Amino acid sequence: MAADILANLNEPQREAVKKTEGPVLVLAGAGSGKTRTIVHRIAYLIHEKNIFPNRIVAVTFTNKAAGEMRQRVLEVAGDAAMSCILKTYHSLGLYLLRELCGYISFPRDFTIWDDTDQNGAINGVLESLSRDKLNKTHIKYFSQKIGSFKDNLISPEQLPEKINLDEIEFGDILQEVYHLYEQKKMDSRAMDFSDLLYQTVKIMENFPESLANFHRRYHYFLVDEYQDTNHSQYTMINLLAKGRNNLCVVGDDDQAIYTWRGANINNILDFNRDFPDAMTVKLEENYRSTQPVLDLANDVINQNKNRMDKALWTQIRDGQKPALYILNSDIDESKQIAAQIENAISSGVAPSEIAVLYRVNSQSRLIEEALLQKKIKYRVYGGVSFFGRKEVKDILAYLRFLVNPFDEAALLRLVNNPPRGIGEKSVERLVEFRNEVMQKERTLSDFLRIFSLIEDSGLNKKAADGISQLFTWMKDMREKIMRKVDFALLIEDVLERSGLKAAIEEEDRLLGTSRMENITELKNSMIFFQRTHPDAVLNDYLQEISLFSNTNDLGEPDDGVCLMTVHNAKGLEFDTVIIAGLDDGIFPHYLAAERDDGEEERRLLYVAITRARRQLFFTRAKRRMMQGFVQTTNPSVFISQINETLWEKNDYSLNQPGFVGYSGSRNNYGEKKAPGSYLQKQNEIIKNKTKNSFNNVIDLNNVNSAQKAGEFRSGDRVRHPNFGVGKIFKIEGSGDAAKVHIFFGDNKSRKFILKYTRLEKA
DNA sequence: CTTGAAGCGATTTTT
DNA sequence: TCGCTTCAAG
Repeated sequence: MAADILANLNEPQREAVKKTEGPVLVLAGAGSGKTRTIVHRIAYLIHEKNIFPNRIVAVTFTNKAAGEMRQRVLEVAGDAAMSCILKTYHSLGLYLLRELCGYISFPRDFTIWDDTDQNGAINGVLESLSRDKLNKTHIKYFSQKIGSFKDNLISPEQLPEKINLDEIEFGDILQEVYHLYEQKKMDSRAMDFSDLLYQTVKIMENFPESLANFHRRYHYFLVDEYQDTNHSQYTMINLLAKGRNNLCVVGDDDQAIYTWRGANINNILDFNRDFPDAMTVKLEENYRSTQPVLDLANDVINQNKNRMDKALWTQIRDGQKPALYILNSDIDESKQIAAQIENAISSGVAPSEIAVLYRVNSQSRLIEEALLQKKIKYRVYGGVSFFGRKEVKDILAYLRFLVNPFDEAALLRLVNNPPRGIGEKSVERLVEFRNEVMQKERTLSDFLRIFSLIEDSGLNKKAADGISQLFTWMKDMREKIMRKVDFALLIEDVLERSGLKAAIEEEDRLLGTSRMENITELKNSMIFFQRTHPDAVLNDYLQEISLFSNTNDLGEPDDGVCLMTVHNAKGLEFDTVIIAGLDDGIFPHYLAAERDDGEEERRLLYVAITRARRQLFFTRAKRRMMQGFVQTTNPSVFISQINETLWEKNDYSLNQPGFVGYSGSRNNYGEKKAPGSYLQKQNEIIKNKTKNSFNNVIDLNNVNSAQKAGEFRSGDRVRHPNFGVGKIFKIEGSGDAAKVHIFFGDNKSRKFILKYTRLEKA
């Protein structure tokens, strides 16, 4: 067995596999067999070193990568590998956290809040501070900040010492909002996404015996995509692995594409500092792509200054030259893509070996249409996910509430959905009443009495009736689900009694939607789950799917063309890859310019290119629908930066001088300037960049860099000729084009273009 | 107070 | 296109 395991590896790969004890850093270029190395290392540990599979923990970044790895581990190591712990960071966090809950007397069957739930809760907090009706931007602002604090393991109490609050927007209330949000979440018996790492780390730190326990249990750790770990992920893995120091991390600094989410590339650059006795292995031979594909990839990535030196090479010398197709419109572009796919398929490429990669999810729509027209099977990954659909979330809110009646987010979602006469005011009162009860009734059974106390709540008759009716059957049903229950019957029952069924059917009939089909799909997914997990209770299902909130994947086979964002494609490979939308503003994306020095978008392109084994195509559209308008686009800067000899350019826009496709009411061709040119933004930013030093402060995605526009900066109090005195909340862009968001006394924020606004300091 | 209709505006990347 | 906010009517 051992011979087999080592046989198909090259020298550095074999080294990385055989050095099972102590820390190992594998710097692996794209396509250099990094997953292969991890998989074989696991097999080697099991079969050669006789390690119990359940002592081995392997961590990946995405669900898709985890699934793929599990499959390959089973292929190489056999069924013995079944009991390996093979998870994403978040599912590992959840797995450990359920156990750790005992240390803080928190129920282990907590609810997991997604971003929407989190935003709702933060909104509630802001209202309770009577800063009511802050708009969406503000809620997003607070939730981003809180998320980034947690990603950096900063508790509400630590906030003032770690962050200079004077320099941040709303610094005066940030700590309070953070604290109240945490309170509300705990009261709801819920954890948010960040908690799956944050709480796990905090509890392991505060209760060393819990960590020692894990150290006894888990002996070998493998981490994929190490370049994309953020501080909390990094800390979690390091705490766990410090027990025996058997940590093998694999990554590629050229593929770091998550710094926007707090990933810290220094985690991989400083591995040798954290683990001084680490062995470093470099994998530089690429087994995936042909020379022409690799040449183009190298040409792109070599333009980045800030990178470790690497030289990828391949033995697959021959290959097709990559090609760029320039089209007149995004509609033509999608047709061209469909045609390329048709070609590839007829030349023998399997549809599942073809991928269309794009920068933003919204690009998928037209491509889908073109593929539908040609009757090409496809599958979209990510985007508006199945579990993100309104009707699915609606019904899930009921299920969540049945499991955990403390869950405020679920309550708010379901209470007047479908409409039952409980409007905004009644909800407000209900929540107040609920919080009062919660002060007194700490246990669940006491708390459930809220259902029968509604009459005393001061609600109007209609609302009180609605609520007591609702709660009567829910209380009933809750008793049912405490016992073992058939998921299919349960969801049927909830649909019926909630009135959701009637409401959804009515909507389908009137608007021609097919929401009911999605409900049926949800039901199928629950049935499938119960069949595969016979002992599972409802909350096991709910927790599981909350980590899959970004999938459309409900277990169907992967047999169509893959459509996904470049981010989603990381770690995957395909025979034929088409990269769509090489237009300025799309790729690189105009909103990335504010944060990115230009290199992350380029790394993103590099990741996209290196997904391809044999065929690589790019497309660009001279006009495309953006933000509701058809707009003229400039070529992506990447096009001019790529050496001409490395690809073929086919300008099909010249053959068809007319603008095909757009007709009817939307006719302002080219009238509107493209919303964002990446280049333009970059230049402005470079010009206006103020020098900040971050010596003693953690850089939380630049929380501390107060933005300036002319003489104004965010945080300033200003007087507007029409609206009076307000505070600058946010500044977008700079120079004359800068847009200033000002927050006025009437609790509304308004946006102005600085150039056209007569502002003075107040 | 609640609801439904009409108008509006805004759209990165993900666990 | 779609989801959200705003507005007027019941």
